[in-house]
Amino acid sequence: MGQKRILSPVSDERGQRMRDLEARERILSTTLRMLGALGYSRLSIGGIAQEAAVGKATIYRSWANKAALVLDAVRVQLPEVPVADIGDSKEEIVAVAETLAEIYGSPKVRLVLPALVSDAAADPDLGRRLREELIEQRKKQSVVVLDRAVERGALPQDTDISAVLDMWAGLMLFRSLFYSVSLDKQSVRNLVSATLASPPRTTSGDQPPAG
Amino acid sequence: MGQKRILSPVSDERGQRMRDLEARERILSTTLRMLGALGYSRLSIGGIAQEAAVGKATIYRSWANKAALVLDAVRVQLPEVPVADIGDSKEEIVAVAETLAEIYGSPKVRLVLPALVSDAAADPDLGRRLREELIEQRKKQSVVVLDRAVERGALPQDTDISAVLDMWAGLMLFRSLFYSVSLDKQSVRNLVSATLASPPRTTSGDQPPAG
Amino acid sequence: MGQKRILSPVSDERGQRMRDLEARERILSTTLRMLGALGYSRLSIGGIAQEAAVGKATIYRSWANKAALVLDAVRVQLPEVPVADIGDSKEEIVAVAETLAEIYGSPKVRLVLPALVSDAAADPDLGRRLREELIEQRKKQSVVVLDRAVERGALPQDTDISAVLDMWAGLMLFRSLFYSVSLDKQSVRNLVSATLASPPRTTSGDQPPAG
Amino acid sequence: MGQKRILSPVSDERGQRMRDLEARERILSTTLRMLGALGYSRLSIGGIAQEAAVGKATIYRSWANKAALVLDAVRVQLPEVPVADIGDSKEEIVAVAETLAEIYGSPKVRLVLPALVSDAAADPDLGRRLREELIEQRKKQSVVVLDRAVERGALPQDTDISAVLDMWAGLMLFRSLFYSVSLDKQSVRNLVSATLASPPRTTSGDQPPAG
DNA sequence: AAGTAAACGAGACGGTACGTCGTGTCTTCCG
DNA sequence: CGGAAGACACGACGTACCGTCTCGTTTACTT
Repeated sequence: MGQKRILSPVSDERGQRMRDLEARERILSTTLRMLGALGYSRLSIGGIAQEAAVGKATIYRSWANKAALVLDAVRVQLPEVPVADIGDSKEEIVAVAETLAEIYGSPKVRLVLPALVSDAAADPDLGRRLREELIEQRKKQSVVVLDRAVERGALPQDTDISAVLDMWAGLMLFRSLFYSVSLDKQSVRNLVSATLASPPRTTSGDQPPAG
Repeated sequence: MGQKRILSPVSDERGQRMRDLEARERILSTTLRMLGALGYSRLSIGGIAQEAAVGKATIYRSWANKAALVLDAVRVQLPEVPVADIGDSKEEIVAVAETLAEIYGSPKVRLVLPALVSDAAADPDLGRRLREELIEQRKKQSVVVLDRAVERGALPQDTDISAVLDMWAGLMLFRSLFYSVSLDKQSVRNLVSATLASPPRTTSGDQPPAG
Repeated sequence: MGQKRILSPVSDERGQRMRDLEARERILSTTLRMLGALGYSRLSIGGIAQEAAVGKATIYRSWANKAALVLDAVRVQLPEVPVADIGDSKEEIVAVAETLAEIYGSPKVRLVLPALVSDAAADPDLGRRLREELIEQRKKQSVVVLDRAVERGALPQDTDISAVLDMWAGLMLFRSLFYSVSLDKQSVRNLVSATLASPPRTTSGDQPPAG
Repeated sequence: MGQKRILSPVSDERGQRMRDLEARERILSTTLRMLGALGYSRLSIGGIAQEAAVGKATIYRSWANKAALVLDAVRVQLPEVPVADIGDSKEEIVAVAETLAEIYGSPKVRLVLPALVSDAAADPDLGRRLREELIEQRKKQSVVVLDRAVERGALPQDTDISAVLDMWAGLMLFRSLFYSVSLDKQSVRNLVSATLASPPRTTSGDQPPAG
């Protein structure tokens, strides 16, 4: 049960033996290819096995179910959030938001994420992995940039950074899921500008305009 | 055999005669009950039929598939967005946002929405119904209140109302899906305050604080 | 839509409704055909289902496993033991023995019986059915003829009729299983003659030659 | 489960490898033990390998398949047919028949023989080994005794010795397979007496009582 | 009131996919 | 360097549902 390997190193000193790394790669790439061709629901473990010239047991040996397999296949395809310090917080944040828009607006995520979230309802481990490996990881990187903005005074001390990021991601995901669009660069810039001007804060009470 | 049916036959939304309204009700309520007990994925048409003491064909006669049935079952349970003019736009908007938080944060939506969105990838009609009957309908009501706020000057003329609403809904849904929480009243109030202070706008370029 | 089903529904031996007798017939005949072509071990439920254009569940609905299905398929093919009184016990018995030789020497039985007996080791119900429906039924018919021979004085009163029949069947089966031959008519006649001359008896102690 | 090797592999002083022999013995004895515990069908090569703390390849190196392994394991357990000349043909033959009854009535044979015969249908080599190493070998020994009886005049010159032996073996096997019993000593004696009094013969035509 | 046609419960039907198991071969790694 | 350990491709197993279909049986509308 549970995932057995996360990374695909050449040799795993104490983990499971995976003789044929080639098989693993073939499975993951076949999964991605068929996912694009068939969508998540018509994707089947048996079909992937056949297409990848692999026994079903070989798939089940490494992944507990279709969701875990697809999660692994998609995860490695996502772009990294840029965290480099370029001196200008506004521009750093815009870059972060553009990457988030790219991620949450990508067809792959649109195709896969709802299915995974749905399956996660009956599979707590999948839910945990989704949250930790997909969501939180990107968020942790984004927080680095926003924290720096707070330090620089580009954002108030009591900015609810988590709310800011979830709000942005939420908007992007919402648009992606229900309208099949991703935020264009201008909209991202407007969104960032508006939020920087007056972000949600952690302290209660009415809030004056940021400044 | 005692007399059972009291209600007279009417047409259902597909325009077909539905002799046994009681059966329809039994199907919908059984669906909701089993949905709570089993989750979406373990829910089956056959199981609902058996539990509701109804033939499978009776279900298929009214709904094309599990998703359509569940959509109907859940739709009627959702609260209405309050659009009444109470004189205070801020309070009206907070009431709207609280209702949205209740909807998107409810366990039922959390359980069902990702599955429906997922299924919609292979069923355009389902996607359309999801958007029109679940999303847009609430949004249309919310827009009424926000439009009134613009008229009153509580929001700038070029406020991107759609972005505001999708951003709020996105945040609520995001939190619900990945963290299984719904926004508490204080957070909603903070969110509304921050957004009113500086909402996203449709015009491009840097934006000064709203005022 | 052309009418297809002519036969009325009946109950199968499991007491379940079997709507489509046509399917049942198709399954049984396909089983026999593939049994001849592949042998028992290479026969598979899935293969039969595919070949018979039938769902696997339809087979499992009526038969617990491959053995039960094959038993049913083969059972109905076996010839009846002739029990008619033709006045001459010797000739009646020879006719019985020839039928037994035909049964136990037939390729179908040779192919199937060891497999069924083997499976019966782990399936008591199959063992019971084998004994009752294949073995005992033929034996009961044969006993009629031998009992008549005892009445007529063609066999001694203390003839161990069961031993006689099992000995004959055993010889035929033994030759069939290990040498793939069935007893020819002359050998059957010789066997019967020898046994009639001095059959095994139920009373203990040394036996003088019959006569 | 956690049983590891106790005995260490060593070479004996003559330079012969002990490891192979030890493994071979462990495989055969494990096979017999698990055969009794699980029956033939639930027995698996993988299971035997694990239980015997042996690689599967080590088994396949010596035996082509499960049937061949089991045949070897069982073969060595069977008692020898007594062929010694004790002066009294009747008693010699009874001893032979008792041994045959012991062999064909033993639980081990009952458990294994049908499975082997069944597998032999698709494996001619197995069929040959079954016939030669199990059946014919015992039969050859038995023939020695019966031939001596013919020489002594205890049986007619034209006695169909093969038929006699197959008939006896057939009866014993038949009773074992379908009724799970072995012939008791008295029945064996009765059977031998009856057959000696009038055995099947190779010459055709009606036969007078032997004498 | 009797006749008729639809909708009904029940569930069998042909299928697809599941996740597990056993086969016989092949590879890795340990002693 | 031989062997245990077990990964591998393959394919059968028996189960769960799917969406369609066919049964008889109500039920409600016609005549």
